[in-house]
Amino acid sequence: MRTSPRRPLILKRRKLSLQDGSASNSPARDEPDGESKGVPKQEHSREDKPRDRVECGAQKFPAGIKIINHPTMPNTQVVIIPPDADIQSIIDALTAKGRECGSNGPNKFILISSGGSSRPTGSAATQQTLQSKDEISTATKRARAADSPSGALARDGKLGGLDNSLTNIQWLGKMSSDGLGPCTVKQEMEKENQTPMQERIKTEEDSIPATATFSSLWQDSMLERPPYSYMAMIQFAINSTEKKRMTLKDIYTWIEDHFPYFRYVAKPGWKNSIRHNLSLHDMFVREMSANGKISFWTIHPDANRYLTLDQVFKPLDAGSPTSPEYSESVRLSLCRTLADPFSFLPGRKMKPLLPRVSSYLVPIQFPVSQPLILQSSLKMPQPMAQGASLNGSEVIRSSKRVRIAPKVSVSTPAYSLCYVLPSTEEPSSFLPTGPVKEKSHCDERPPPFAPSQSVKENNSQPGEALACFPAALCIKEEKEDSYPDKWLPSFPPVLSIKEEPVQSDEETGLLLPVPCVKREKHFTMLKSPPRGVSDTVIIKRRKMGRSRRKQHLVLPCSEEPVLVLPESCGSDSFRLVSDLPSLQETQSLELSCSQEEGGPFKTPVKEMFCKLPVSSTPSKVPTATPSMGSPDSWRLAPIAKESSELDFSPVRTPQVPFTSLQENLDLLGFNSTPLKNSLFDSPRQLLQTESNDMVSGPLTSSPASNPESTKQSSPELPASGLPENQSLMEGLVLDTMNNSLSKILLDISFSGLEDDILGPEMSWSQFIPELR
DNA sequence: CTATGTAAACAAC
DNA sequence: GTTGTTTACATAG
Repeated sequence: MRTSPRRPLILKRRKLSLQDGSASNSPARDEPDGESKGVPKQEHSREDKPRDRVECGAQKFPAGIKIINHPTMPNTQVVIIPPDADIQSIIDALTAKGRECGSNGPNKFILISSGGSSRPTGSAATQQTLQSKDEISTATKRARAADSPSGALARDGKLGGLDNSLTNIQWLGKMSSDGLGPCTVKQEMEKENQTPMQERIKTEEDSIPATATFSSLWQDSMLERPPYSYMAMIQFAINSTEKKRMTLKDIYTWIEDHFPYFRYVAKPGWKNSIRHNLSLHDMFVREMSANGKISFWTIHPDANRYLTLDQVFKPLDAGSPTSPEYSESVRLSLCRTLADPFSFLPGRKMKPLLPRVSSYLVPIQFPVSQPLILQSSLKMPQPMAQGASLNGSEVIRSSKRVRIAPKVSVSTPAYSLCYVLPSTEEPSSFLPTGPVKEKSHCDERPPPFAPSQSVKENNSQPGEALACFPAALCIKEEKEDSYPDKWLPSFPPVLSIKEEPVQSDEETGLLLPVPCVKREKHFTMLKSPPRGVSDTVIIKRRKMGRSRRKQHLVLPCSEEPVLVLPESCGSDSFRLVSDLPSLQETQSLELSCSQEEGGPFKTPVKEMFCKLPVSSTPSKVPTATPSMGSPDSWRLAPIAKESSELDFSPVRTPQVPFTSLQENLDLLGFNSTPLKNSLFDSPRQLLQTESNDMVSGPLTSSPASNPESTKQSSPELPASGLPENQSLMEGLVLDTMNNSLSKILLDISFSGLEDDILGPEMSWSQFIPELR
């Protein structure tokens, strides 16, 4: 798998217990080699013509299900299922079918949901599956063909079976081997950092019957250090609370709970590092409780992207699968997985240092992705496409990969997804076929697309992903200079105040409900005009002198990608935003800030905020004025503002990357960019679909997002409303492996998949009228 | 050089 | 001992 980074999502799942029992199940079956062996892979087998296998067809499938032979893949049938269909039952039926057919029968079934709103089918389906490396690998391989972008997002996120639990998976830690059951590891384990975690983990695993492989993987992955920086984890922790504030102790606890590594493996010194990060980064603001007895750590509103693990993994609300959030979360999960499907595998090593957040987060939004997908189907080479609108080079950049928590993949219990994003950060993780390159590109030019954010490295946030924007947009930040002044030209920079150390003083400054205390030496106030949110905040700033922070101060925003492309089309940018909305949910703000972590933000945040015009977030530089290449520049003012609000969350970004530039463009403005027109149809559909699901929900839901920001997006979304049906976001591929039904592959994605599966020129619609 | 991680010294509770 | 702040140093990119 490794080789194929980009693959769309194909999940292969193993059914543990299908009714049938096919028992065999097994684990054994994994196709170890995946490629080699496995199912006939289609990947590239386009040439092969599908063999007929239809014969097996008759099953007792629920009404509305169509089965057709895959046009290009041998032994593969495409099963078109209605949104509401019960996946489980379908799977069962297929499984049975497969058996019936015997070795001669179709090895794989690709499930495609014809309806936009697919509902989660039963969780059941998901439950059963287990992933094995092999499986994954195989899946990936297949998917791989399709470039990541496409595939990746493809999914609506609605995988029926996914539970929150799945999405919730934090990292690997909680997953139970069975895949479904999340076990809260933490609870079980107590804090002892000292205790050998592995043992414990094992114990748990043991309890679970899951396949050994899986469990081992799981274990390993759990033990590994999460790919998030302390800053990112802190943000996740804080943002996981309603009030967006947390005591130090709770932060420790949260991290331990969510990242077993810290509980069991890490040295005690990690807590010191947490404290260090809290103090170091301006984005973390300490507030005192009303009574002044308890100090809470919060994230400066302007800097807060509202990143949470959940975003990545789980639905914000955890709502029902139907909820937008849910879908998004799912999406994100998928994205992550895609990004680095194998990340969780033991083989992979994390870098000693955590990768920049940016890379990790990367959630992708559907809208974007979808388009991508479509495109892919269209055939545009990603790069190519992009190039059209953008420069090729840029395109590449865009492709930055995001990594998401690798674990995620694992976590997604039921399904394992593979998707590949180009992540720059860790090369290891994928191999991008494509454009993967790095951030460097990004750095310089942020793609205009909103969605993608340029990533600077800085940005890296935990979850964030950085997308690279087309060059135009990107701006770099300046270094510290970036003080508010620069940033916000428009805004008065604020004052910097120094303050006494005393907390009380500090408090006054804070906007937060709670009085924040800052001890810092300097405070700055910002106002964020636009947003209420930002209001004035006092940020603490450290002395510039020595503290690292100061250095960072530069601009929080620099990284944020803003969407924008002023040039190209403002409108587009907006659109993007709109498209992205889903991301917004949580991240909207974040985007603006984008950098929360890394970038300048982080630290800068505090200061930065101030500067920032409020525009939402970030701080960034609103002004389009690039005042110099300020990093912010990319953020267009107008857009930025809004956009920021909208959120550029990393998530979106990622998508962009995946998609070819074209897509991006499309996203930005379908209209505007002709390139895609052809694609549009499908993309739109896709978008719509997603939008429906994702967007609406997320937007609204996301607390963080400013209304304003959201609004923009929202409008469009509606516009997008197309028939959902068409979207095929999901596809499930069931691999019956002849006898063994146990394996199931899910393909979610389309774009990529299409290429892989169907071949470059082909699209499902050709074969499946309904899809059209 | 920057971002990040780590360790440690200190101070205030 | 905990919480915070700072410094210093190391490392990766």
